[in-house]
Amino acid sequence: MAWSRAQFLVRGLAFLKQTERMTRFDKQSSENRYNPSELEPEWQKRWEQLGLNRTPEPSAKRSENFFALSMFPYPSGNLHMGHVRNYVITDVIARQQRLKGKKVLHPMGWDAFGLPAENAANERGVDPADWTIQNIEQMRVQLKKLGLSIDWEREISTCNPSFYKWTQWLFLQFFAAGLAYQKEANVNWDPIDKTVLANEQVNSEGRSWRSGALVEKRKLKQWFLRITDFADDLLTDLDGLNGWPERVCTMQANWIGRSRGAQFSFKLEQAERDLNEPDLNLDVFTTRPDTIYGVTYVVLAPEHPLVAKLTTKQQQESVKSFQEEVAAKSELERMAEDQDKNGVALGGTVIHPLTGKIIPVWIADYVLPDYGTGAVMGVPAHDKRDYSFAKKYNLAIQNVILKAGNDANHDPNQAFTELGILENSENFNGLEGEQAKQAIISKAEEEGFGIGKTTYRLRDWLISRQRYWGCPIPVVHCNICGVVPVPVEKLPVKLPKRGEPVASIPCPTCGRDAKPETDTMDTFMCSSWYYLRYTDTENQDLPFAKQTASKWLPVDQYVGGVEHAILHLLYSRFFTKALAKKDLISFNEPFKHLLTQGMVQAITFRNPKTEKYIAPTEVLDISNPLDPGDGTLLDVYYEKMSKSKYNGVDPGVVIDKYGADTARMFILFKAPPEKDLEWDDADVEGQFRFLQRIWRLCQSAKDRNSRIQLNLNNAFGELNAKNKDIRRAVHTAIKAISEDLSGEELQFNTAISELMKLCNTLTTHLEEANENVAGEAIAALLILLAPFAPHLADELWMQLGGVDSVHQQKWPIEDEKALITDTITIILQINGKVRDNLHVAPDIDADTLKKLALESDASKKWLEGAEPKRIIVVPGKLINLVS
RNA sequence: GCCCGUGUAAUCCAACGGCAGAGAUAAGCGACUUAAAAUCGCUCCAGUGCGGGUUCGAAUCCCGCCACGGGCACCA
Repeated sequence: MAWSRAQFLVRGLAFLKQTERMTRFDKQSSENRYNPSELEPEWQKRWEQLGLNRTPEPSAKRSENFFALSMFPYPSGNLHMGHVRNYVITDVIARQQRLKGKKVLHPMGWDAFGLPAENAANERGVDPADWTIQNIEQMRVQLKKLGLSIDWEREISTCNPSFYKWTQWLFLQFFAAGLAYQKEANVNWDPIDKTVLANEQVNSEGRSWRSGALVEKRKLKQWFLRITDFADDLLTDLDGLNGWPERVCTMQANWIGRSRGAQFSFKLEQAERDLNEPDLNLDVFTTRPDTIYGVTYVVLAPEHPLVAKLTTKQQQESVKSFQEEVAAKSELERMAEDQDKNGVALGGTVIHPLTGKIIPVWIADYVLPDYGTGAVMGVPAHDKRDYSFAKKYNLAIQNVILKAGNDANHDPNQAFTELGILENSENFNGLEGEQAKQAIISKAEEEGFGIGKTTYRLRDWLISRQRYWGCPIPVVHCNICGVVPVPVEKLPVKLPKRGEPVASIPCPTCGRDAKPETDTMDTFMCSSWYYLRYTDTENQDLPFAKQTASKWLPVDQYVGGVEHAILHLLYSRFFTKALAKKDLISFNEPFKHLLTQGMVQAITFRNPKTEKYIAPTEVLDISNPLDPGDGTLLDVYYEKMSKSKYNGVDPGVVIDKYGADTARMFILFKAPPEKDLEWDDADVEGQFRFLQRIWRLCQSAKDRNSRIQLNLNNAFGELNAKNKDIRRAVHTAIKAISEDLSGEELQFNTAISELMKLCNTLTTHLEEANENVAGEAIAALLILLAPFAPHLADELWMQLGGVDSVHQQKWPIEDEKALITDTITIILQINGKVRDNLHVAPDIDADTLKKLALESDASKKWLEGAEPKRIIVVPGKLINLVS
């Protein structure tokens, strides 16, 4: 779709002219023109006065309450389109649930701690607290312009001591339960943001999710939460999350990364240990216990603690230099795909637990220190990595698995990695696959050299951050007592003013001066439980009361970006499970239904030579986009809105121009919510035009000779065909929209298209409707519209004399009788091809239909006199004659 | 390499296994107008990424590919 520059200008001018005229006109008669900029603020004020968005007392029956939640924003100070999409989706759901009679909790808050605020504040030389509070003020104003039905009395901010007191309280609960602990570990260090990061916050390229910096490994003592205790629950409970998109569940499952297998112990040969020492074991983890007879060597990570013990004198030099070489490599280099595998023999040996053979021990860069046991049994015949390693260093290769169901053995020039039948495995020969694995694990358990074991890729969650602007970790370091938690009654441990020296405080145990912890918590700690606080924001004694929380939670509908598939959504699930275990809550999954909305994208132009983005306003002809500088033909993409790509659209500008209702309608209509959405100014205008059509329709309804009553319960009596048609259109729309909003898939786009259809029908035919039918039709239209375009719907509701606010009405229920037609159309197929339509009574029986079909001209023509062998009748739909 | 998603008109998107089109955008034509805008009406445009299969009937289900997007990945 290509616009010339001229077209852009013409459109822009046309719009200007129109708005000018509109404003002038509206001063005389605001009733006859749709003027959102005038009417929207008025309605927002009125709803506030009426308290329509306040959270009602929850019902004792959980099913009568509805918790609609958007992922709360980080207060950057600027609302962007992604926010708009997120909150509008949740708002439609909240508004519709209210109309359906539910008690709705629809709150908003601020994920206010974190690096960006601190960085931004540092750049500007202001206090992060001031900066953040100012941003919140600004964004609240912007958000309110969207007409969201948010209960602002429950607003929370994670940087407020009244909130973070409870984050600290929860930390202490975790600490008391042994779920929070300190350990020295190799952690991810972000050199740009100068802090450590959790594994989840480093992408697969080894970069920080926020700063984009390549992370470094550093050995540091840090705070962790024992999320791995819940690894299995977190994985298996994914099966019960039917309201979640499958891909999010898959991503979490991948991340948790469960592997079932076995751990085997290889005894160190006596030569490698002091004879006075007890036996030393080298433990390996494998998912293929069935290949144990194929072990021809064992490999350790270079960092493995037994390396020194297993290194012989002759090998000391080369081992040491290899270790240094590996240590010098970045994580990324070491992990790079298809990397040549390098290693060094230690000289030491271990004993195969089953065959008693002497097995050489190596170290190699392809073995990771922190997965499994940091040691691998080398089975080159049946593992690709082991194979290439064995080939490179001339290690023995022992086949122990035969391809099942086939005499021919596998290609000897590569590892055979599938399950198969065991050979060269003593008593286990002939066993197959899983059975063989089990048999060998049993044997190991009997003889005590091994055990069936499951390992996870998931690591404990590193929560300390070496940053100022975060929730203080409520512990002190005492020279005598060590790490001491701050007692609950001393909470909150307040964040000192920026730049203030950290004063020592008395140790809770011994009373001597102690140093408060200066690291702060990962902001994901705050977001892991904020949704609980919304249910009980005034509680002074607890973060939330169990009873109160259980009236609203788990969240009925959660909406947010898919970028949190692993981060926030996994942490929150972990928190929920940990809190449930402590009996602080009565459920073990936080979010029943999850909608991950797609990105808001807009057109971008990039010069393929310079790789620079060109602003769309600089491009003269979009059908032939050229760089105004060097005339190069530009690449055209749709990409996420961003400043650096010059493709951002400011929601404020759109609202000023067209109103919030148009912005809402456009965003909901343009694409299904979970798909990416391409911003298009022309489509925005299209939505504006649609709202104007509704406006005009209602103006003409108002001007009718016979006064209509907005009422869903009008009495109708016997109606003529026209009136029946109108009622059918109305109730078809009610049914379709109700379904679009209630299924597992929320389909706002098709719901809006139903509204358009209804509007079109009523525009043409409302004149012909009697006043009761017209009253029902308009009432239904406005109530159906209310969740989407709340201001316009309420304005028209009022203009037409509706009772109360449109948002206080009942969601309509379709009248099945109104949907019935006098005749229905049956598709007549001959041999699967559509040949005719039959117009018949809706309750026609199959035999009559068959008779009708056989008598039709079409069947005579296409069957050519042949008797059909088969007749398929789909009631109410079609009949297929097969010859 | 493994896993998930998507692929329909110029564009964005619809179609419980049953007439490929609900809705919109763009384009074109017409009506209204002195004219333009707005408005209203009409028209144009795909056989559903490719190849097989199941079925009376496939965009939809199955198998094998391709393209794009995403997740995991030397994870033992």
